[in-house]
Amino acid sequence: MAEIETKSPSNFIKMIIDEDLKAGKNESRVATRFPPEPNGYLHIGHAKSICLNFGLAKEYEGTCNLRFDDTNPVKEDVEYVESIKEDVRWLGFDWEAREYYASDYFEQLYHLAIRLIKDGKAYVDSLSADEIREFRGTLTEPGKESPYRNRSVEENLDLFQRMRDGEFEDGRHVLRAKIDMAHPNLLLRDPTLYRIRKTAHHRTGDQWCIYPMYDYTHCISDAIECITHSICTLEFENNRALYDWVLEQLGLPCRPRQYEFARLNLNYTVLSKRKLIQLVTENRVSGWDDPRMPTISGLRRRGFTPESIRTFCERIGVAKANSIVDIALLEHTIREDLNKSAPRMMAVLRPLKVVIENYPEDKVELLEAVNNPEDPAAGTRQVPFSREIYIEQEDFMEDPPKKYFRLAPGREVRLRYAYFITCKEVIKDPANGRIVELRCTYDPATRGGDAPDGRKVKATLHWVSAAQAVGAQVRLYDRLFVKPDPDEKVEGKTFLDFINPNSLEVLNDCKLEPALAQAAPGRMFQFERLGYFFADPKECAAGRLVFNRTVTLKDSWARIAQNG
RNA sequence: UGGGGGAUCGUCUAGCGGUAGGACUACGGACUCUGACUCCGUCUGCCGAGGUUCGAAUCCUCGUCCCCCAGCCA
Repeated sequence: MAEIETKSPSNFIKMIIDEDLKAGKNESRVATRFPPEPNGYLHIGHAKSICLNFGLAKEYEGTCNLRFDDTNPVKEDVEYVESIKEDVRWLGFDWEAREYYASDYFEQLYHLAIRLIKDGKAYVDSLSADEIREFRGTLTEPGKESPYRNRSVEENLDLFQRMRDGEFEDGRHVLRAKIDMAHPNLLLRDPTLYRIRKTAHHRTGDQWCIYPMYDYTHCISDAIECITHSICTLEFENNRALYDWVLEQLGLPCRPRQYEFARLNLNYTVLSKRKLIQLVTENRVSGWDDPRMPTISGLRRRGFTPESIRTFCERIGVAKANSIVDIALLEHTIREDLNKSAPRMMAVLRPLKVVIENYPEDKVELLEAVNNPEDPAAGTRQVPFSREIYIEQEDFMEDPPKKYFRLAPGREVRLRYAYFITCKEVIKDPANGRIVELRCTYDPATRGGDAPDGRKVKATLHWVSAAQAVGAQVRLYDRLFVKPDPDEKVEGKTFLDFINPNSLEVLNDCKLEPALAQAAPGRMFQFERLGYFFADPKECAAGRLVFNRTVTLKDSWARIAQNG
């Protein structure tokens, strides 16, 4: 794998780090962390955070920990931690031995909570969830203090111990920080620190029945790991006050700081865990790794490379303004990467038979084709040519518009690496009038693709020799939603109503040049003039070829045809 | 009507008192045995109004609009 670029554009976080370093903070260390909750699969938005956190560590010669924020057993699962590790690794990042879990800190967290209780900074509340909500007040009105707020330290200690011991049912009590029920920041109105959950945890089993909340856990985990810059997304800006409050009460040796950046939004897709889960559980897609999904596993299955995703994350930048990135940029970075590396092949997706009348019946000749014009080292290969070939249906028009310069009756075009051919006759199915075959002639003098007399031809078509062609299934993927913003508010509709009905088209009668018969699962190819295609890692096999279209080539003819 | 944040080309994003730059997109053109790639070129931008200054995207004032917060989710 190529070395990951260490130089990337500046951003406000780097400026903060530069200042910290100049001021000699944190013993000149830079320590970040990527802290996913294992309750879903990672998506392209997480890739932004991963590239940011690991990228910063690399650039400043620091460290980036992988830490699972696993404080809510009812939503989390090992399946997710495994997929997350696989995805981070696949993206090209290495957390070495620094694989941590918030659940590893449960004991420390518990003892720190006892300290808060002893300091009079936390108390056990016995209000119900509904009552707590009522007591919290509103955005404009202060809250009211719980009648349990002034329990004695001894009573709090006793109750908290019994909470841990499993004496109470879920919801019976919670541990709360004692801050200020009138605070304008609602998060500081005595936030919940611990709740009772008699649920087995995917790592700690039934060892615990009380679990710490995010705000309490995250900052302490950062401090335990001596993180210097704790980077999260904008919606946590309000939480920073609580992050700081907890750390200030505890006075731990390390004092991390939280900074927030804008999460990634992409048009024509959704990036919320809830919606992604819904797409999977309602079978709107085939799974988390459906090639239409914006998940890392989906992108991987689609044929995106780690390099292209990293480049994308670098190009979008890091800032504090909410924004929606055009998916065209993602498509650009994958084309850019694959153009350099993908071997070119010829494949006919929607075959139209062409018989070359003046070509000998059983002659088969091998023509030399360039494997990758962008990479001379990729060499050449031999492609068989014969009397009967297939071309793309859309490469022929009986009555072409002015700007169309592919094959048409009486017109001459070039078959790539082969000969010039001229269309002499169109054969139709008498039953329905559909074109079923073309009768053409070739010019033997144009072998290899050039005319000795110097005459030019407007178009070059890809083709496959019929007798040697190998069959394949090709899946044409397109954007999952028809609206740039699937969440746009429309009366009586949800994002599910905007799923693109044509986001997947399966073609079962594709004809590929014989070299593709050996295509190994997981390999990328450019099918000339069509796009980049990925031999499906799970389903492609020697006897049954299956390709996923990653992205089309840019197609200026499509634009002309559409705009008239 | 509380608090916390944010506004720069169509879209992302630089800029840190001294010529508003880059990328993507779009549109022209050159090249071409991929209507690809590449290369040239063009279009469009500082949320608004005042103020400070020789000079303001940047500093000040007042507005406007957008986002986040009332989980025992993260």
